Amino acid sequence: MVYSIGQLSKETHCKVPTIRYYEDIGLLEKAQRSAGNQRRYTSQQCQRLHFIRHSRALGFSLDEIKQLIHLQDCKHHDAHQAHDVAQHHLVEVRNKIEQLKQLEQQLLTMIDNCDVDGSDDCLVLKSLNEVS
Amino acid sequence: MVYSIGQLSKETHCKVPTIRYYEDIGLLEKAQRSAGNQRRYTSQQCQRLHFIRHSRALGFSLDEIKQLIHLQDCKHHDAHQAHDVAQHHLVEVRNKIEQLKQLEQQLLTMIDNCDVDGSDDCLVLKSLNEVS
DNA sequence: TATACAAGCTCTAGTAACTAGAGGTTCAAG
DNA sequence: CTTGAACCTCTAGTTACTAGAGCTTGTATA
Repeated sequence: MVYSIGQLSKETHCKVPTIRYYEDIGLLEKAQRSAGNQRRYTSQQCQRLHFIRHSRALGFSLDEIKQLIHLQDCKHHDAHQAHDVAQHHLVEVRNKIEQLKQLEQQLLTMIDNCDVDGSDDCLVLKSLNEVS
Repeated sequence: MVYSIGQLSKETHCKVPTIRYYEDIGLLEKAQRSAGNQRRYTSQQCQRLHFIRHSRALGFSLDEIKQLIHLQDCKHHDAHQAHDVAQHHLVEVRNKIEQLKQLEQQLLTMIDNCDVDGSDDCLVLKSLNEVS
């Protein structure tokens, strides 16, 4: 099976310019070209792009994905290095959730105070003006 | 009270280049200058920068902050437009939390499966290769 | 008052992860 | 053989800053 960039795009739900971008930054290896200089992809490359998109969807950075790809390609590594990358990412996700929950609380307090007040002035601006 | 950019920076915990950047994009009005062309700030401008930093800490985008500032400066607006901006932002924060929680679950499943397996192969890479 | 040096100035470019557009070429169907 | 969708490269824009080069100003101390 050989794919044009458009076919690969449909197959992986990854936009055409994004595929070219991944090639530019060396995340996807350079594609073979047709006689007329158009990119042609193999099933392996399609599989790799699936891997990348799936990882992105899980919030891994392109840098982390580069590491993961390296772990796939290179046999000389501890079995669970990929595990560690994922663990580390999980910690970051959890931190982010905590931060956002605090934010949610602060916003809620701000908005609720204003609702309760009942005056014609909006207290949201006022509370944003207070130094925290 | 008149501040140099460095004093303002300390007062607001906002880095010097960031202050200049805010001026460039029109978020802070252009500062007065000393005879030697250095920026001089008033207490009002200091207050405004506090407002901006507080809003940023709550996750408002610079664009949203521009709106909020406009609401402060312009008398002709409904009392609760700022309220609406905050409400909208709250909804976004909550959506983001939901997304991250789902992510957390998926990562956890991936990592746990690998732990349980007990084999020498890391299943993290395997599961990232599966099309979702 | 001379001097040293911290702090200020402008301008350019880099970060992450793409996206959009211009202007031109190739492929495939009819 | 023609048409038009899909492809090509290259540049620049997005968000919110940050870093660095190369130069100037302000201020504390001798």
